[in-house]
Amino acid sequence: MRYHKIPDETVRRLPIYLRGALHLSQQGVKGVSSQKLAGLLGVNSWQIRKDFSYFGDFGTPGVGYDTSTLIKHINRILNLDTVHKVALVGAGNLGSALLAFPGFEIYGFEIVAAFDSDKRKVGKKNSGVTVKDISDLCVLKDHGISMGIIAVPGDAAQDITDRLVNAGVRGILNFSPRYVVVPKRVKVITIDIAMDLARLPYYLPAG
Amino acid sequence: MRYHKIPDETVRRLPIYLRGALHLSQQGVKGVSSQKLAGLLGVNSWQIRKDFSYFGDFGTPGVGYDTSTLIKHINRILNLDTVHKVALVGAGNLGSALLAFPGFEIYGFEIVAAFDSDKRKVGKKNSGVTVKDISDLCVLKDHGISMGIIAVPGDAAQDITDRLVNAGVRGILNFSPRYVVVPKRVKVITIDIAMDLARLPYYLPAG
DNA sequence: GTTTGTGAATAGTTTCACAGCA
DNA sequence: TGCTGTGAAACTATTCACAAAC
Repeated sequence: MRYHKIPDETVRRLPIYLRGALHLSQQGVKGVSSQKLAGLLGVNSWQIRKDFSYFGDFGTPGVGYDTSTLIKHINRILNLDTVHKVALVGAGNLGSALLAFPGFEIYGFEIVAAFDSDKRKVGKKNSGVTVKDISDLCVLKDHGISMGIIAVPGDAAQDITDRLVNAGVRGILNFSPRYVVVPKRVKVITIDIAMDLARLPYYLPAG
Repeated sequence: MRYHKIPDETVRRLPIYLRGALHLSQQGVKGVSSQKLAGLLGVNSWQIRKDFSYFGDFGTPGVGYDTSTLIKHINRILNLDTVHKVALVGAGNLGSALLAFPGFEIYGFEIVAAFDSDKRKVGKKNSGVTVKDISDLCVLKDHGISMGIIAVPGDAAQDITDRLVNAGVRGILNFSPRYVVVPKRVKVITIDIAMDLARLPYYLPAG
């Protein structure tokens, strides 16, 4: 079923499947059924098959999926088959943790630049990246950086967003607790850590 | 429309509305319309009204919503009207950033205990919290701690989850890139930072 | 005139069940 | 026999449009 609009929810799940396939591949597992993959990732097997069906035939009936083929396909669909250079803004506690974060690598992300407005942080090395002043953000264009991570306090978020957009960034991962306005061509994904914790008590039985 | 099952998506959005109401309240704004709130938060006004309608009448036609009433109502619905004590497991880069994170406070969360398996970290103070050995996790019950945050590498995630569940925790915020198995009574919310970044390139126009 | 609250219409997503292939 | 791929059905959520309330 190749000629369909891809549901957003399917796109959201593809990185999960990729993570599972990479995990299995690292362990030397060559093939996997939708059922096995589902068990590993905590989703349903028919959901996996349905999601894959939007893109064509990934697997072999009676056998399952080849892990390396799966990785190749999902990487291509998600545009992850080239290394993506990322700029980080905000070298505070969260920003430093993100610079040291080992999880970006498997998807081909590399944080190649870091910025902060605090003069005391500027010039210092942080996980191998030298922190630059925020006014140097405009140089991003010349370095092939198309994505930015915002790890600044809420009050600064819109200003930093504008600077990133002006610097040519087309995708933003926003860790600040604010809605930020961008032109339609720019995609923002917001992770509001406290907000996710905030809905947890709703699900706890009385207490 | 009081006698309806609440959509999960509505529950997911309630903390957003709460954040907006708190923001306005701090600025001394007493009343707000669904339209104004929507503009502030980047959602639709009818979505807000629809979401609120599941819980009863929050506002006044022709006038709007009273910010402090809104805060009170949402806090009660989300079970946020008491302080929640939280245990953090994993005092590495991410764990330390979470201990120092200022955003939990507005929702009434307090990280009162931290644990790590690394003997070099145990005993040290980290943002005012003394890191304890992981084997001391079982004391949680006696301290009224009902929620846990997992900030450990993937390989350790299931073990830590089991320990938290055994210690009586009923809600878990999981930052590890793994699906973890829990009894049905326990709710897990997973934030996989790299995964969220991983779907960003999909939305970037060719390049 | 303004804004809420909500039934009804639309859109989107998940689940099922099974034909077809290895 | 075992597993994929997918239409169709069931379910869930979003959007609209407007009556009722202030």
